[in-house]
Amino acid sequence: VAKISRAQAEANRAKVVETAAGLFRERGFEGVSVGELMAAAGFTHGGFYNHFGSKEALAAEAVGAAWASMAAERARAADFPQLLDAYLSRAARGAPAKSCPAAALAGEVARGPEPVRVAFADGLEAMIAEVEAGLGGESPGRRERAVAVVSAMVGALMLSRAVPDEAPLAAELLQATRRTVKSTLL
Amino acid sequence: VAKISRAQAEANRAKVVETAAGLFRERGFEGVSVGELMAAAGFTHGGFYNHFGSKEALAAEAVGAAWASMAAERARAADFPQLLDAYLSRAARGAPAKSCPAAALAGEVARGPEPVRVAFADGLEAMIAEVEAGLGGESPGRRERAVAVVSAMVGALMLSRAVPDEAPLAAELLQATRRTVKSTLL
DNA sequence: TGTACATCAGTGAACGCGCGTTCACTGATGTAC
DNA sequence: TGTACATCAGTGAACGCGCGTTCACTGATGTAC
Repeated sequence: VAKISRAQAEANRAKVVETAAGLFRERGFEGVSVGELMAAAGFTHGGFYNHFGSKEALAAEAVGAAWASMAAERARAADFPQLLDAYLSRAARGAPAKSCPAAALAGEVARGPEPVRVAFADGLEAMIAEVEAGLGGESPGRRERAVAVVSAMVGALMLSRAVPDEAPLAAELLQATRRTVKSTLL
Repeated sequence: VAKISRAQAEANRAKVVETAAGLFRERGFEGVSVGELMAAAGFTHGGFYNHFGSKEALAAEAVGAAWASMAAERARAADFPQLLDAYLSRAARGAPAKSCPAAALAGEVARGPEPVRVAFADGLEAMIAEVEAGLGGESPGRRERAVAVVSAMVGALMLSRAVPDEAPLAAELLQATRRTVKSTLL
């Protein structure tokens, strides 16, 4: 209940962005209120506007942060097949807050304001570039295959989450996409 | 402002479901209020609960209706490559209200109630079955490829919409996925 | 076939609630001298 | 180095608003006789 050091304020701001990056992926932008978010980050809601101009402005930053944490996660995979297995795993399906922003937020981003879409596109471009680098084969057409592979990865994870947990299709979407990409697009 | 014939009431109810099938795909479930929906269908909001138990209950029906209209659209294509071109077209990207429910709603469905997820999964199964039938090749592995192809189709359309309209990536996602599916998965 | 009455689809005002945002206030931090 | 004052991150009450849902009311439809 007092002024805080500049370093602390900066850290608090970052904490809110990080918290939002997780919560938004888990429940969507509209599924998380400003009050709920600030409470999850350890603050009261009033201070929100000291750091961000609006909830929308935070959303754009949070999308960037979500992509950054996902890029760090990707760096942990030894090669592309291993990345693919982790991306399309049952664990990833059940932990949206810690996995791909595209699979969690693409639908809402499509109807969102421009800054959010720009932040989203930047992260997606980076993911495509990394997948392309991990793909084998000759240079001509490699970018094209990488774009299609990313589409399949994002689509499969998203659809798997939309289907009831116990539906065979939930697991099949992940496995069929993993196997098909490995056997025909590597 | 009076009682209406049973046939008329039935038609009015269907009109609301059809209107919802379009509006929900365009703006998402949360982006359309009950009042707005009823007005778009030509009624006042109060009558909504004569037909539906809740907004959620309507959502499940609307998802079914959206899949049904999309199945009718699919039937118009002569073969699978033609269907693929129509599905991943610029026109489809710009007309979510008239195109694939999966690409428009998967994200929200993933966080939605069970009946909505079940209706979603039913329509998705039908789409996969149709794509499998349209795919060439031997029976072993054909289902698997169909599941991966549907994932890529839905993912590409969704991602294309999430990216800014003028970004090259918006068109590239559609084209790269069209071409890659045709050249390696048919 | 005609009459009397119950039904119920549609209307529009009203409800309680949670949302994003604003604001007066606080007191330790950061700065000027 | 010490003192006086301005700054501003965080607090919590309050705002206006739109939401999903409820309800008393209406009058033509459908039914019983």
